[in-house]
Amino acid sequence: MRPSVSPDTFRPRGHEAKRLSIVDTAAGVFCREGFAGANIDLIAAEAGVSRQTIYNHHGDKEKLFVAVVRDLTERCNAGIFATIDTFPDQPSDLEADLIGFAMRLNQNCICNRDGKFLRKLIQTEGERYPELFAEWREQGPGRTWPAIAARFARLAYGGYLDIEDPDVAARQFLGLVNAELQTIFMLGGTPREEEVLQSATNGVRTFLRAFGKRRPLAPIEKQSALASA
Amino acid sequence: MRPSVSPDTFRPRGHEAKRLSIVDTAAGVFCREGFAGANIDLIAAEAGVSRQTIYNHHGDKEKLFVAVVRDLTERCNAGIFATIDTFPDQPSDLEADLIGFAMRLNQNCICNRDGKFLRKLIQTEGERYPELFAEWREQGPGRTWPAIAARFARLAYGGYLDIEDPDVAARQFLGLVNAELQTIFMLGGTPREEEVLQSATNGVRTFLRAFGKRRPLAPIEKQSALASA
DNA sequence: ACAAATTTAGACAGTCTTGTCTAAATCGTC
DNA sequence: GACGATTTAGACAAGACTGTCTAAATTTGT
Repeated sequence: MRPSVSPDTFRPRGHEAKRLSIVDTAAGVFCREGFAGANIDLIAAEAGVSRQTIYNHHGDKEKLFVAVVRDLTERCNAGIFATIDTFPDQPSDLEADLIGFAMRLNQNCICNRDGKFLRKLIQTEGERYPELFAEWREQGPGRTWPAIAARFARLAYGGYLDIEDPDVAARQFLGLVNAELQTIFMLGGTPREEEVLQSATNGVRTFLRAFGKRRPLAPIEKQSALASA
Repeated sequence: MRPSVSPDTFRPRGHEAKRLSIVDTAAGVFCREGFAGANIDLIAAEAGVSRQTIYNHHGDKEKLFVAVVRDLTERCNAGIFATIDTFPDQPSDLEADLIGFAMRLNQNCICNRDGKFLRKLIQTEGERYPELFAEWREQGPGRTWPAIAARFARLAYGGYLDIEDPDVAARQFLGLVNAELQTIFMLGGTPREEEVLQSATNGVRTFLRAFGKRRPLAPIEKQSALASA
C-alpha cells in the first residue's frame, strides 16, 4: 500500500481541527493495518497534514496510538451512557420498547464508526498494552454493564420482568440481541439495519420468553403458583 | 521485540516435523504481532529452524500466512464437528446435558489454542484477505451452524424443546452460553474453567426458560406423549 | 557407509520506516 | 498589513525487514 491519496485532499484548518483530523484518521489506519503496519506517512497524507505536524502534536507513533484509544473510549462511553438514558423504565409495550433500546444501542454505540474501531483495536492490540486496555475495561464494560443491569433491575422491581440476577440478565440481553451479528462483527463488517433489527427482534422475543412475566392475567402471584403455563 | 530465544531451542527432526513446527509457531507469532509485525527471523528462531527453511517450505510471508489460516480452519472444523457428534439427541437430563455440550464446545473448540488463534487472525486480518476468509466463512460457520441447528431441530421434534426457528435458536444458544465471556474474548484471554461453566450454566438455564417445554406434566400434548421429563 | 536431499549460517542488496532537522511558506490575530 | 506561531516539504541518518544466494554441514534412505 503506497501512501497515495486523492490529489484534492481535504486540508483541515486550525490547530484543533488538525489534532482532530490526525487522531480520527489514525484510528482508521490503525484499524485497517494494525499498529505495526500503520504508516505515519500514510496517516499524514490521509489526514491532509504533513508528517512533521503529527510529530509536533503527538511525539511518536506509540503516543499517537494511545491518544487514539483514549479518544475512542471516551466517545464510545459517552454514546453508551446517552443511550442507556433512553432505557424504557416504564414501558408501554415492553417488547417494542426493548427492541427500540437494543436498536439504539447497536446503531449508536456498537455498529457505528467509533464502536467498530474501538472493538477492533482492543481485539488486535489489547495484549500489547495491558494497562491501557485495563483502563478501558474499567471505564467501559466496568461502568456500562452495571448501569444496564440497574435498569433491568428496576424493570424487574416494577413488575415487568421476572429476573433473579440483573447482571446476568443484562449480559444475556446483549448476547441475545447480537446473536445473529457475530459473524459479521468477526470480519469487521457493518451489518445492514434490517439485519440489526432482525437480530434485535429475535433476541428480545427470546429474552421475554425467558424473563417476561408469564401470567399478566393471573392475580394469584408471587410465592404460590411458581409453576405455570 | 528482539528475536532472542532460549539457547537450548528444541530442534524438530524430519521434513514434516519442520513444516508442522513452522506453521504452528507462525500461528502464535502472527497472533501476537499481527501480520505486519510478525518477523520471519523470530518465527524461525521460535520454530527451531533456519530462516531459509521457511522460505523453502512456504515461498514467502504471505503464503506462510495463508497456510497458517488454512491449517487452523481445518483443525478447528474437525474439532467442532467431533463435538457436534456429542450433542445430546436423547437427553436424560436436558439442562445438564446441554451444559455439558456447551462446555465441550467451549473447551475443545472456542477456548483452546486453535480456536483462540483462528478467531484472532480472522478479526485482525480478515479484511485484508477477503477470499481466504470467505472460504473460512463457508467452511466454518456456514457448515457448523446449520449442523448445530439441525440437532436442535431434532430435539424440538422429539418433544424436548419448543422451538420455532432452529437456526435462530442455535445462534442464540451460542450467544447465551458465551454471554459472560465476551470481555475476556475481546482481550484475547482464556477464561478459567469455572468461568466457562458459570456462563454455560446461566446460558442454558435462560435458554430452557425460553424454549423448554413448560408443561412436562400435562398429558394432552401434540401428537401423543412426546413430551417427557 | 554412501549418495542424495535437506538444512544451516551468514552475507547481501534493496526497500521501507521512524523520527529529526531545516528553511521556507502559511495561518491567525491584532 | 504585519508579527509570531504553526505548518510544510524535503532531505537525512539509523535501523529493521524481506527475500536471495552460497558453500558447508547435516540428515535421510538404502
